[in-house]
Amino acid sequence: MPELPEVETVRRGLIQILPGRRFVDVKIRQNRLRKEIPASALRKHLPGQTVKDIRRRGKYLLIGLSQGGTILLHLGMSGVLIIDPPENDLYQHDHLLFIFDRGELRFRDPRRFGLVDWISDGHPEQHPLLASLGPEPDDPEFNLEYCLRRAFSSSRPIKNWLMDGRFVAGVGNIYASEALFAAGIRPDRPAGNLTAGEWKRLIHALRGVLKEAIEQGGTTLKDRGFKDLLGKGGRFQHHLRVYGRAGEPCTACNDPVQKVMLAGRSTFYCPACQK
DNA sequence: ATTGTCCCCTGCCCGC
DNA sequence: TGCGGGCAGGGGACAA
Repeated sequence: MPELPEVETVRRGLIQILPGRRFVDVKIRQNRLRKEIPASALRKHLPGQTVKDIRRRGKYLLIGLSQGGTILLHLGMSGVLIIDPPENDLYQHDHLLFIFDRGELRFRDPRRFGLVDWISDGHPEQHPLLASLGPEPDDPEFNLEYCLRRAFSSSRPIKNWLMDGRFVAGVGNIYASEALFAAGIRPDRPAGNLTAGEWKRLIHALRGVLKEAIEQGGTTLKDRGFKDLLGKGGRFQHHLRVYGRAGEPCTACNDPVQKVMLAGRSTFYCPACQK
């Protein structure tokens, strides 16, 4: 569900609320997510600590603690964080509850593709799940030279390349389609065949799409889709140009938007506008 | 080394 | 109304 803009939306919410709060308890109702929640480590290290900072790396959230250690969170497909929910509002898929001296942060994830981990040392970037992540899309390191080098001679469709976190972090199914539309590049083009000019357009388009999506608070496709900390949906679904719009007229040329499957994922594009 | 397939899990929507 | 199949915004393990 959540890609970079949605996770960033959550991060910006957390940074307004969590710093200074003190953990007093951790309640785990279901510890089998993508990876088992390290219950004993969280119970051992969290109580008494306060939240120092909240960072994002790709689709991962990192909650840094005052006396060392970091909570690593990934929302998977269906995960949401909820701040200070009403006490009588506990749901079946509320798996993890961080209890603070005032209030509570809750992790809800029906599909359990999410992940919670504990990083004890001061180098969270070396965590196995983060170490192989590519640069952030807005990192200067993610530039023309980098893309040409990492995609050299690759026959993978460019959309699959964009969604591979080892090349660039945080791009998922929605924003890959949207960025390729904005760049005018067909999603099934082999990544190794893009020209320098096309890469420049793509890098620029990706950054632009992500920036606008963050400004709009992310994408909420359905009522049950992404929600921020306070349970509010995003607004970028009203700005989507191709995603989910199969058969509808292209906003640029009126030709019908096409849907194809790439690597098992729905992919949307305009055959007239994207070459 | 790169690339595709399968799988984890629940819920919803569609067609029969 | 019930049921099976397919699909859902992620990503890791594995095999070819």
